[in-house]
Amino acid sequence: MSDKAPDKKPAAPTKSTAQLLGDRRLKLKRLRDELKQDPYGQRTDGLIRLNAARDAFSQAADTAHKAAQEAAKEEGAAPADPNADERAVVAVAGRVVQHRVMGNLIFLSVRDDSGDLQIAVSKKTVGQPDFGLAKMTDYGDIVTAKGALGTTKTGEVTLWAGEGFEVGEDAPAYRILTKSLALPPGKHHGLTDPETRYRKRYVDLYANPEVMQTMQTRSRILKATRDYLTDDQPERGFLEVETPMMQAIPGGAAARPFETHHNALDIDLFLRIAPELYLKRLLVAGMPRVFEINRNFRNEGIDRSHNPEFTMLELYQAYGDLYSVMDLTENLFRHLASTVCGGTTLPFGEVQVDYAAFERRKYLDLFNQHNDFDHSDHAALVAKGDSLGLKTQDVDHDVLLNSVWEETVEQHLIQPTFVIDYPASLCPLTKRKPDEPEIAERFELFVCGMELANAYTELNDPDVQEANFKAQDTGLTGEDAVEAATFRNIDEDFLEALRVGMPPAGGLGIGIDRLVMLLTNQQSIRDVILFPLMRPQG
RNA sequence: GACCGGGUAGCUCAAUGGUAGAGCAUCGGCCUUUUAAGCCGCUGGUUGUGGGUUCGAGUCCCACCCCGGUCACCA
Repeated sequence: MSDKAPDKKPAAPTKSTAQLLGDRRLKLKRLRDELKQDPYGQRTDGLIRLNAARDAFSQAADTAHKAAQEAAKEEGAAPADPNADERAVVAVAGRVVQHRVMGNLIFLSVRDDSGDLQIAVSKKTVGQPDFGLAKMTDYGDIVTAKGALGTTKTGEVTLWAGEGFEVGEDAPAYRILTKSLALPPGKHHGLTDPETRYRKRYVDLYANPEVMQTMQTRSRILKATRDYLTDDQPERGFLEVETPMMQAIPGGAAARPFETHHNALDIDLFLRIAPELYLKRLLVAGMPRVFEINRNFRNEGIDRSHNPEFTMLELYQAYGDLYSVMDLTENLFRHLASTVCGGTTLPFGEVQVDYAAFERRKYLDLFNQHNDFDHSDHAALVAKGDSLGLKTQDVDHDVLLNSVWEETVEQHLIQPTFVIDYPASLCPLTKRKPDEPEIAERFELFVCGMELANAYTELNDPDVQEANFKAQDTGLTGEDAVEAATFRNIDEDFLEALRVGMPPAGGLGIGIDRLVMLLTNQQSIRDVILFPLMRPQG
């Protein structure tokens, strides 16, 4: 007995969805059974990108072709000589994003990662089998077509399938290469819901070409950065390395790590919060200039400038210092803006960011500029902290100073600004200025109120480093200490490496995702990450 | 984690507490220069989930889920 009662409607998906999907399944079956076509086709050689096809279009050849067609029609004499057709013949492939059937002439717009191209399929030209394929094509299918590049009445560059070459078994005018069995977003409004866009990025990327462009720019930024750092200029020549992402002792930053476990060794491991301590080991080892571009993982909140996994460039330059990597940073930013994005002035939201010249401002000067009291006035500082709703009880002066600084100064740092001369107490792992021991050799780069880079003259005295580790480890109170104890351990092997001897060096970290946000004018970090972290759907 | 906003057809969106709608898409028909093609016709729903109030809930109340924004967290 069948359990199918005739009056029983299927559960989810809804009937309409099932019908729409059924239509596509039916076409899949027709392709196989009636048309003997593989709906998940084969390797196809000789394809060019759609923008290359557009570039291959010749207005002169199109004009001459149209004139010849007219002449042949009017004279009634000899038909146009096919050998006189100078139009370029190309083969392309792409996803169908428009499909307009005009009876015996079909227009399709296809899209690839380079852009869109219109394809015209005429029944008279390609004959019944291929025309039938074009007619049954659905929005979302991946198709290939070969033909001459011409125009339509309205002047749009169009590939006329089957024209300009001998159509045959091995040279079809039109094929469906991949049948899409999913329901596509609307061709007019496209896909706009942010949740669906992030979850179904494979649809977002073709439905919203500007997303594809952003991701392509991201790739170019990364390549240009690697090329820049590794080229043979005397001030560069860095070696790209990869250091462990799974670490027994997560270090190099203060952040809560993700925890995991290795079964065979039966040990707990942590996803790294920074590569710093390993890159410094490489300075000890004798690699004088190293960098790594890869993921860090921090078990923190998510907002427009934070994703739990993010890409960081960390770089170490032996025999350099804070100012060597500051120059490098400025030159790199300017290089990326001009070579990848076409200019040193780029928009970000409402503002134009000028990468031609970076400001260098002292931390305490900025504080005084944006507050109506001197940074040393503790009573005024506490009052200000209270008015901002900050924690002011049992807080060290400099810690409170930094909290107020972040609330009052950061938002004003729109144009690229290196902040220098941080109070040393805020940077326990940084070398101090030789002549001003209360000032740390550190800079942070701010652009559009965002922290883009952080750099130090690296501490290479193993005894000072060890003392600072221990001071930091016990300097916390209450809940912070309990929490910190779960992940802050002293990395003895790193201290041993420093005892072997690390050359004096400048170190730099650049948040690549935020850099890409700036250079591509995206306001959310999720819009520069292909697959941002999303909570699984229940 | 807190607060605010949102979740309705495949897509984009409507709907005083009173019969859940439109456009596009799909399907059928006509159409050889369209551009969101056009015209005619058919079709499409567990209104995020679960409770509650009510004669009656997409709408009001409660809880939960997911997304966005703001904040918190974030040497």
